[in-house]
Amino acid sequence: MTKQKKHPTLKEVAKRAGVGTTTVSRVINAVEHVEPWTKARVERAIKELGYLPNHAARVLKGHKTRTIGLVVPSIADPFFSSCAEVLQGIARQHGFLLIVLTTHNESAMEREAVNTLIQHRVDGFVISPADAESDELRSLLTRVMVPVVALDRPVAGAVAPSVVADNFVGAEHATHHLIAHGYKRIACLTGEIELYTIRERARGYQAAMAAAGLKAMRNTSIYDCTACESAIEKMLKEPDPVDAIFTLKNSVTVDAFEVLQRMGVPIPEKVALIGYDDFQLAGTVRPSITVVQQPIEELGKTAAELLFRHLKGSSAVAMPAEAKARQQVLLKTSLIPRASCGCRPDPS
Amino acid sequence: MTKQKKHPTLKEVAKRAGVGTTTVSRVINAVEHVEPWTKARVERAIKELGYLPNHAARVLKGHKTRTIGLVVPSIADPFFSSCAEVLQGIARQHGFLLIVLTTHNESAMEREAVNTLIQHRVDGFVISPADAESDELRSLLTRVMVPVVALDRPVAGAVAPSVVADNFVGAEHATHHLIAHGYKRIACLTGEIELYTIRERARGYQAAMAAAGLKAMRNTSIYDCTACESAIEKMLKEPDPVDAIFTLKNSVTVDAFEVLQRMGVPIPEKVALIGYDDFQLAGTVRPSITVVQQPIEELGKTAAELLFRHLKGSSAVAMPAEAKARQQVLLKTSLIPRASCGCRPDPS
DNA sequence: CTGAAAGCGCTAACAT
DNA sequence: ATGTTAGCGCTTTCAG
Repeated sequence: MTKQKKHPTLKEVAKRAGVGTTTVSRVINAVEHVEPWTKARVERAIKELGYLPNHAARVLKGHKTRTIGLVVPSIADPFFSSCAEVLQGIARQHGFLLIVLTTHNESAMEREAVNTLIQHRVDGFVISPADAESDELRSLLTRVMVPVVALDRPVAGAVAPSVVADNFVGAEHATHHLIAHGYKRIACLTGEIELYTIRERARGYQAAMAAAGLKAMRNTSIYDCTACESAIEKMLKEPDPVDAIFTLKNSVTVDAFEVLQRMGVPIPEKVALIGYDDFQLAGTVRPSITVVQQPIEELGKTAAELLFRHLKGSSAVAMPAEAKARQQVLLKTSLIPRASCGCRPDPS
Repeated sequence: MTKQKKHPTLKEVAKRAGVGTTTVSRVINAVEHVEPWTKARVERAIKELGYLPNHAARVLKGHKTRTIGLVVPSIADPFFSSCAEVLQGIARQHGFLLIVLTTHNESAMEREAVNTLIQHRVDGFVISPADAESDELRSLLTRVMVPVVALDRPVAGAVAPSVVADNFVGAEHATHHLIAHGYKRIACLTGEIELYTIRERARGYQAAMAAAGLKAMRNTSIYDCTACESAIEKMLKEPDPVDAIFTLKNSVTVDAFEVLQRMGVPIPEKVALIGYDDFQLAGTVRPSITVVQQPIEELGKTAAELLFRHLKGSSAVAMPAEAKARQQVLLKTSLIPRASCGCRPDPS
């Protein structure tokens, strides 16, 4: 904790070095030529005063803020924190700063976050929209005047390019995998069906079931462990009980696994399990859990690169604006086969 | 992605509303009284133009940036991302923004990060120092002129208040727990011994062993799973083999667990295990793993609150600067007893 | 209750 | 090669 003195200014540096302000400016920006001797004196003055240029003044002069924003539901979520890490790293490589704002999937907070970023005149930002269909967000984003990239969830109406994983195909593939194993009574468990990603996964599940002529059994109200437990108990008591479960999000996968263990239901002999999203120890628990893995790092990296491509290309554009906005990157997921789907037993 | 038009300015709003700039300023800052009618016209103009005040200009006028920084090794690490989430939330409550910078525990990046924050004139920041003893950091921090709070790791020399968990006592307690169970050949496995937290934990382990008259067996070179495996294999082959393992960091705990499983070593019958840091599924794997749990959220919350207390109290200080700087908050950890230490079998 | 005007720290013409 | 000066958009005396 430290005292409150004022920061030294460029003018003070100039006075101390016995030169004009322009000269100092030239030295710190290393752009035009300055007499070596003058330069040395300026640099000494800078060091002595501990001078660091005032960012706000530069911005006010019409410069870029060299700052980007990240608007995500939560930064504690491993998915988004990994993306944030990647984004921060790439931003730093470009000499940019990262401002992080969380929305908890509430549009009010999201709107506030975007407005805040605009006030701060960020040069661009990455956003995981709470609601892909929101008209409000769409109009906000068209008004925003800086490059925006949607991450993990697209924005309807091609307002911004997006980088998302192929949730539909990922879920379809997983479901099909279960079907190929011979399971017929495959239930799908999830919460947060209002989210784009979950909806896509649910659609993928249903498409695969329909294609196989099987009856889809979807429960989208698994908010917590209790809900998960009662849902599973009920499904096992039915005359024609479930023989496989496909969970659409991490927490539900873990809950389902624990419930099954606690009930003494053998996996995959009695009930098989596949989860969406890989997680630490998914391969360590017994049985190990088969999952759909998302290319998390790649999502973040692609979004960051897309953003910076637009940031850099802003002056000399190669691509027409229309094409830019329509840019949709769809990244493949992969199924990690482990023991819980019946692919293979765990080595004991 | 969107076009590059200029942002409307306060002056433009004033012209459109047919008033002076001062009036507009008063309306947006809602500070002095403005004729309701005038106010209405200004507000309409603001809405029509989509005006948002330029943050840089405000800062230049000598205002606070209402921005704080967070400097941590990594934001992908669950520990730090949880802290970041908490900090971001509290910052938002105060109307502050959060800038996140990562250091990967490299002092060069750390120095760069702090300088960047100063340039941006953040009002204060939270930092997890790469090296608690670094003179460079200490002098940087004394020069910094804004409140700083150290998180998870202190800064030597009382340069800034710190909020850290009691790693020493946490580890001592865990070790003692193992000793109380009757284990005698207790090994301690870890990597990153250069970090303050790890060193403290190692010290705690050694203190407990010494107090019990047992021989400390410390291996601090577990960088990866392979190193872990060979270390464990070696320790089991000895004439007087290890009967318990205390791992000082998350990744090593998981590695050790997997190695033990793979080798078919029964836990805790042949070798007991306690890990430092709780993690998802630690209670779900079989056997469930006993761990030392850190009050992560509380660490973040306390650091944030400490920072904002100083931020708010900067004008009318109640506490002498000396007392502030010396402020060291030490948070208790707790041992979560599960099956791997031999406390109790898992329910099957 | 409202407006005119002076800067905040910096950069970029424009001079020299 | 270097200095002078005019603002960038905003807040804030100080008058009216």
